[in-house]
This record gives sequence, structure tokens and C-alpha cells, in this order.
Amino acid sequence: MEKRATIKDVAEAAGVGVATVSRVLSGGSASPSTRERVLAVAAQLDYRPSALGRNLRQRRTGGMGLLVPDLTDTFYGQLAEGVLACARSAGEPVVLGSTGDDPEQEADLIGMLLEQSVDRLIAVPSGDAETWSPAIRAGMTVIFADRLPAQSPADDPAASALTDLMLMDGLAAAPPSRPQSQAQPRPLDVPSVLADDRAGIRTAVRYLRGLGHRRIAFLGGPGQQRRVAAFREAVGAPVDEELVVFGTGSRDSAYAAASGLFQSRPDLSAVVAGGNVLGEAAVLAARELDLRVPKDVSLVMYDDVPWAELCSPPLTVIAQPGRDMGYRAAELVLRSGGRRPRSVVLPTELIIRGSCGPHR
Amino acid sequence: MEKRATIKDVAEAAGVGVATVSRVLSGGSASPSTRERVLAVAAQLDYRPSALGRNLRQRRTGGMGLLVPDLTDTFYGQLAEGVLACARSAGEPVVLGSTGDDPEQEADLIGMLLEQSVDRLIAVPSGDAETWSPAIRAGMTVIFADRLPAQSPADDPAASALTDLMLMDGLAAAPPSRPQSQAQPRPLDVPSVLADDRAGIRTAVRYLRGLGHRRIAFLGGPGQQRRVAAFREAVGAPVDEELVVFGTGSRDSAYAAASGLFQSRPDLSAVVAGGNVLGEAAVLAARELDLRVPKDVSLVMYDDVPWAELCSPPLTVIAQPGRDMGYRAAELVLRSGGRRPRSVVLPTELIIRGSCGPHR
DNA sequence: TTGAAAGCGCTAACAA
DNA sequence: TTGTTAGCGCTTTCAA
Repeated sequence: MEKRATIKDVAEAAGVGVATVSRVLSGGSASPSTRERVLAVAAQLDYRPSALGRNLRQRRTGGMGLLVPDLTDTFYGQLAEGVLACARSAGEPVVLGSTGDDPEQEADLIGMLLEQSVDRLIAVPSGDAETWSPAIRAGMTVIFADRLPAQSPADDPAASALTDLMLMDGLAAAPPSRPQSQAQPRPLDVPSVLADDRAGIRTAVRYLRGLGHRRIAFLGGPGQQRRVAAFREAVGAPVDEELVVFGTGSRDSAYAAASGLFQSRPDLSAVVAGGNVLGEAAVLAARELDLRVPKDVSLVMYDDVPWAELCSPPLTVIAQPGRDMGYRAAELVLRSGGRRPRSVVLPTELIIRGSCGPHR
Repeated sequence: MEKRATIKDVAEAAGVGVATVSRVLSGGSASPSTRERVLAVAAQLDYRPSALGRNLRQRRTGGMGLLVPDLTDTFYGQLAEGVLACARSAGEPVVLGSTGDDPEQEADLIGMLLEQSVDRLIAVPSGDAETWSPAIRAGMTVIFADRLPAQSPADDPAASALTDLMLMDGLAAAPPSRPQSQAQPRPLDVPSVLADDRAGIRTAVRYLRGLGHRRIAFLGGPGQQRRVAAFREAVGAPVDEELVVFGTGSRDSAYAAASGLFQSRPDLSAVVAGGNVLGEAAVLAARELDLRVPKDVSLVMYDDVPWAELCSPPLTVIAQPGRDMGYRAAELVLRSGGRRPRSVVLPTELIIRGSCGPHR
């Protein structure tokens, strides 16, 4: 274990001042001869600038934070791969945290990132505006991916419907022109990279409708307000509320929700699962109850994951570009020179395989 | 965006020196009254010590690095979740990198971690001893998870067989008592957290044997030397080398390998896939070639992933505790106060579902 | 038990 | 174009 060379060592060996070394290495101005000499000495000493000194001086850690709910969910794995790919090509470190869809853990992780002075963050948020305000107030550049923080539940239903629609389009919901109540925090003004959930869900519902399905259920998970809203919109009023159920994010709870749904409403003929973990649960629950797919029940799942093709029948899915999402988010957060990046909405695609059939 | 309080602010407000604040906050000695006052002021100012200052002073970044081949591989997702869970409970940051099973990218990421002065690292290695020597020389505490670096290919076959067996048991291969050649780097002396591949593979092969299978193939991926060696050992000499094939880690190459295997050797009756991506490929390739599982071909897959149950038939698997592996590795690397942690081998379990049948 | 002071390695302001 | 210098926020001697 040898000691690493410091900028001072290089400066001495090259017979220049430390500032010159710093300049040369960060592309500042220097005479060609000096530059060459410094570079040679640096290579010779195998000098690598320490991020520690730079970080302290600049009062910020380079790179970015990444917060996802669960890495065993393949979609978040894809998203993370996208972020990492972009960060790697920029040579930037990524500090990762997994929130388990728990706002408290999320808050803890945000605190940890603040302590590290990580000032750029990509997050699939679990908490609400209150959870996120410390990060915002500290001046972090935050980008939400895949979803937006839950609105305050105190929101009145009418306004909430409106907000949901705005959220569906990925517009960072600047408050609609109605009197602001003091009590509830205003929606966060944070850019995001989202899939076009509205179109994705609409396409799926129309497809099922076209197959003759009328009782279509939605199996949702945490943070899927936008997808549910899109679902409600797509099926149109009146919505059969019993057909809209939620799990909490764990596989067990997803299974329980799916199973409960099938048992309480044997008359449903199709279900849209809001994510791959939910789709997994739906397949399992259907099998357990001897419901055949697609004969007894048709299934469309959000997320195209490799195993969707392995199921029999292979699953019809709403594909969203998880990897691209991550990559784009990382690009935005890296290129943002303090300026607020703009939001991005990426397209979804209905991939028809074998899990949907005509209504019997 | 408000400015954060520094230790100096706290010291002034409490009417003490900065050293005292530092001591109190890191549990050093101080009179009860002083301690109380400092704590109160710190809370009052919402003071959070900056990791930046501490890191520079201590010439090391806290937390740990984590290098995995691919986060869309569910097993590595599980492993990462384990690491993150442990790190979170310790309040430590995790810097993540994905290597794509490419030694060059791995080397770049190691360089990045060195630059960040991250001195603790958990890695699923892709490169060999040469790739890893910079990290070791820099004094990083490294722990390998899931597998060990490839031995130098120059290793002579006999010695290599011996080494493989030692590796199989997770013994950090201290060089056997034979003359060291100067040319090849000696095996790394790095602790590891591994699954008991030898037992896992042996159990699977015996199970298949018991079902009457004689032509059993192994479908491997990068870094699976230990599993192949275990396979060779389990089937016993002479090994039909055509039945041992490899993909490079990408899904495409895994599929190509599986498909090639089935086509070139239609006489095989069972295959052991060395990982879930390979198992996925085997299922796909079998289906494409109209081979029915388990009627035409029996399949055992390494890794128990949620979708293994969704396949039809559900896949018989060799389960290894991915999450535990990550957790244990993180514990080891965190508790290692500079001392070299010892290695750990975790048990595997053959979970019999429906993808294996009697030899026709 | 406490405080003063010396840096950790780097960048940026300022002078030359 | 260059070098000198002053910190960034913290921990850790060393004295008091």
C-alpha cells in the first residue's frame, strides 16, 4: 500500500506551482511547454487528483444520487442501468439508495445524501412534498423518474382530478388558478422523466375493449396515481370502484390484492396490472384460483421484462423504456448547470403477445 | 436554499471551541453540562456535520463501493438490496457501479472509486488479478461476492484443477506448495462471500441422475469457473465437452449458446443453467425449437427468482441467498477495522418444481 | 475537560 | 502565463 501522489508532489517534481498543475489538469490556460511538462510528471508519478480535496473546496460532491424503491423489481434495475451507463461515460460516481417505497427510509436517505453534499439526485419518489422539501430547500437539483410524489391527501376530489390529469401529462403541476390553501404544501416544481402513462393505459384499455371486455380491473401499486387516473379516464364514468385495487409494493401484498380481486369479483374478465411485480402477482393468483389466462381472464401488464415472454402464455405488456428513462434523467441532471432542466415524457408501446383473448 | 451551519457556527453559539463540538458529536469525553449545551445548540441550528470535511481530514470516504455485472439480472438486484439494507442501517453511503461483465469497465470503475478515496469495496469481479491489483495495492478492503476473479489463463491444467477445487470451497487460494512461477501473478488473497456452488451443483446433478438422465449439459456464463468445475466433478470423468457451453453475459449470447447447444446435441436430456439469465435463455431456446420441458428436456436453473414460479412448468432451481450474500458482505466490509475479514460460504438449496422429469 | 492550531488536497482569487 | 495564498469543514495532536 503506497502513498498516493498529491498535487504538491507533482508541482515540486515539475518545478511549478500547485495552481499551475491544477490549471493544466482541468484544462485551463498554460504554455504548451509547461503543460507538457506537468502532464509528463503527472503520468510519471501516476498522479490522480483526489476528489476529496476538490469536493471540500467546491463544497459539493460530484456525481449524483439515485433513489429507487426496490432493485429486485426488474424495471428499477433497468432504470438504474440507464443512470449508471450515463454516469459511467461521464466518469461520475453514483450514490445509490433503496427506499422500499417507504417515505421514512426515503427521508433518511435524503438526509444521508445531504450530509454527503450530493447536490444532484434522481429519484423514484415514495414520499410526498413534505418528504422532499428538505432536499429542495437545500438547493439540490432533483429529477423525478417514473413517477411524481403523491399529492397531499387533503386535496379536494375535484381539484385532485384536475391535478391528476395534469400529472398524467408529466406537467410539473404548477397550482391551478384557484385560491391556495395555506395548510397544504403546494406541489413541488421539480422536473421529471416519465413514461406516457396516459397513452399507455388508454391503448391497453381500448385493446381490451376491442376484445369485448367490459369488466376490466386495475391492479395498482404505490405511487401509481397517474396510472389509476389514466385508467379511470380510459374506462370512463361510472368507474366500478371494486375493480380498482392496490398492493403496497411488496410481493406478498401484491399477491393478496390480486387474489382478493379475483375472488371478490369473479365476473371480471380482464385486468391491467400497473407494474411487473403486480403482473407477477396476478399470474400467480390466477393460477392458484384455477383461472386460465387468457381463457378465463385476460391480462395486460405494465413493464416489458424479459420473463414476460417466458410465461405461458407470454404476457401482453405495456412497454416503457426503463433504461432510456434512467439515461435521460442522468443526462438532464448532469447537464443542468444549476439551471432547472425541463421535463421529458417517453413513449410507451403495447406489445401484444398471448395473455389477452376475446371476452367469452 | 439556506446555508448549512458548520461546526464553527455551533461552537460559537455554544461558547466552546470547535474541538469540543467535534468531540461531543463523535462521542468523545466532555463534561455533562458542556455536552448538553453543545447538543442543544446543534439541534437548534439543525447542524449536520459535513462528510466533506471529515473525509478530507481522514483521507478516506466513508461507506463502500459496490460493483456488479448487471442490475437487470435479478440475482444481482437481490444482492444489491442486501448490501443497501446493511449500509442503510449503518447510515453509510454506497457508491454503485455496473461493469457489464467487462474487465475494462471494471478497471475504470475501480479507478473512479480510488479517485473518490472509497476504501471499502464489495465486488462481483469480472476481471482477473491484474484488474484488481490497483485496488489491492491502494489498500482497499475488498470483498468478492458471488464469484472470484478468473485465474490467469496461463495456469497449467493440473494446477488449475487443484486451484478450482480450492476455489470451489471458497478458500482464498493461497498458492499451493509448489514453486511459484514469476510470470503469472499469484492469486489474490481477498476474502469473499460465496454460495456453496459445489454442493448446489452436485445436488442438482445427482437429482437429474436419479431421474435417469445421462447426457446432462451445462450452460454457463462469465465468471462461472467454480460452477463448471463443480459440474465436471459431479458428472465425473470423462466429461463430454460438447455439453459444456458458455454465453458471454448478454441475453443474446446466452440465447445463442442455449440454442446452439440444443441444436448440436439433440441427444442431451437435461441441462443445468448456471444463472437465471442463462435459464431464461434455455427456456426460450427450447420453446423456439419445440422442445418441451420437462418432457423433451429437463432444466435446472441456478438462482431462485420470482419468475421461476411463473414459468410453465415452474422451474426447478438451485436457490442461493442473494440478499443474504449482499448483507453479509456489507457487514464484513463495514466491521473490518482494517483487519482482513474472513470468508463466508452460504448454503444453496435445490427447490424442486416442475421442470425436471424422468429420462424418456 | 477544554481550546488553539495545524493541516487533509484542492481550487480560485489575486498579484506579479 | 504563472506563483502565492487563503480557505473549504472537519479531526486530532498538543498544551493548558
